Amino acid sequence: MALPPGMLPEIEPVSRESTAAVIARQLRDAIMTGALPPGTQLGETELAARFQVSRGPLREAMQHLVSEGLLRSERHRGLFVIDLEPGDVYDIYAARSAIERAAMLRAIRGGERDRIAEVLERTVVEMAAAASDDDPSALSTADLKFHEALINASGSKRLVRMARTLLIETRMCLTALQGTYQRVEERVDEHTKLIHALREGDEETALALLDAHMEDAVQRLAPGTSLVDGHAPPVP
Amino acid sequence: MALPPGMLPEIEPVSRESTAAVIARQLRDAIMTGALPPGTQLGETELAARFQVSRGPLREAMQHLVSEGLLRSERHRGLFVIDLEPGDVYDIYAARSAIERAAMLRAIRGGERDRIAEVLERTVVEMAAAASDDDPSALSTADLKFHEALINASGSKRLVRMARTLLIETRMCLTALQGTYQRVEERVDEHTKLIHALREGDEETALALLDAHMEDAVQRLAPGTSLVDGHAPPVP
DNA sequence: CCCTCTAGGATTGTCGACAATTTGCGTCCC
DNA sequence: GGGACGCAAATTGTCGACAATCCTAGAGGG
Repeated sequence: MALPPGMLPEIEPVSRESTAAVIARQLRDAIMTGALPPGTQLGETELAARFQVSRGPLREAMQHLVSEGLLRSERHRGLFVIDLEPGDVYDIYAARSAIERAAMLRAIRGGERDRIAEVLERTVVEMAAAASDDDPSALSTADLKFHEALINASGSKRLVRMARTLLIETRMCLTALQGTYQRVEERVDEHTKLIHALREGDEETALALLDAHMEDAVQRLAPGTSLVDGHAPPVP
Repeated sequence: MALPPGMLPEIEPVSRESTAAVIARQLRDAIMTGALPPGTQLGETELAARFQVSRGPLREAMQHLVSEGLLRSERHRGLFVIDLEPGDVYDIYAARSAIERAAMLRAIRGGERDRIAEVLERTVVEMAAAASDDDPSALSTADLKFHEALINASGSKRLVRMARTLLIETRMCLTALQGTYQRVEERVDEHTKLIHALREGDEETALALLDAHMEDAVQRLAPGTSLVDGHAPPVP
């Protein structure tokens, strides 16, 4: 009775995702790419009409995004896309630094360095392709895919969960400040070096590269702040 | 017309919190303390009756808890309290280690070490009181308050957000495995040493103490696993 | 001319009922 | 007696309507 394994890979019910999850994902993408700029007010009624669903599932999706920190809810006022201040850029990268550092350590110590390195290299190929196409948006997407893959490779459910929002916020930063990019070759190269250090199992170098990677980004996106000397902007 | 500042501290609208938030907090506490043991199924209808609200706000609260990772939702089946496996204990402490390491660094480098140390010392006093009362539950609560305070002191919105769930899960671990405690004096002492290193601005010692603190807990709660050598249990 | 109060509109918060789906049990056939 | 089929109960998913609350614009008074 049992089918031979591998014949029908991933046969799943027609609609495995809940409606709220679908809506949440669409809104997430819209926020991430800048289609919904920071500060935008999202009316429940209007969105419900646009998605052709009732306000129930839509509210659920919104609540989800609020708890993720992508939307800010003001009681009886409405829901707004969060706007990132300079302090937030610092905060995002400080948090990312903490998460990815841990992920890198677990990736190195997990004993599957080669497999992980291969997965990461695939995303770097994507980055290079986007770079040669001169497509900044695709480049950023591939960049984040690298970091997402790194965190996934750590095998930690909780690191993955915590990083999801951070990466979306990072994408918002990159979208908002599009134009402060470094040279694309340099950007690709930094990731290549990270992979090399990981493959070699060189913890010290890998962590140092990761810190430098974050520090670079912070100084570019929020000039005047720094992760290493604790020169954080005052909390607004 | 303006009242002198400081006369009416924190005068807030009568109902500042949304109904869903109140419900979510109550459920969180119940899960945290073990009143709702892992694996328990939570029926929406039943809970709605217990809280005397409709299913709308209740569902919102549930969704919130699901996205926090405290509940697991099976479509058309129901909501269940997550149950922690040995691998989760490891995962929780690995994630906490990452978060609290970053928080400690920011606390040290933030330039308010004395003020922060004072706040932390207050929680250690609570711990000592609970210890002398021989109240394990209060001791755990105070213990977590210490770590919560440390993370709050970092001033990072995102570290605070990410840590919230982790600390609740930690409390679940402690509740589930009540009895594997170390000597209470030792437990209090470890925190005191942490404060000392923080006040002195000694990053290296502080981080080493923090790592040891986490490592101790992991080896006690999930024997056979270790944070430092990457000996993680296979993902279930 | 400015401040205050009031009425209107709009939005969110809440509720009860209906529909879709799953699970478990009983029945029927082999 | 064992297995498969079908039905029914229970649960979640979804919907539309009502109520509470808040912002805004306008009129009135000082």
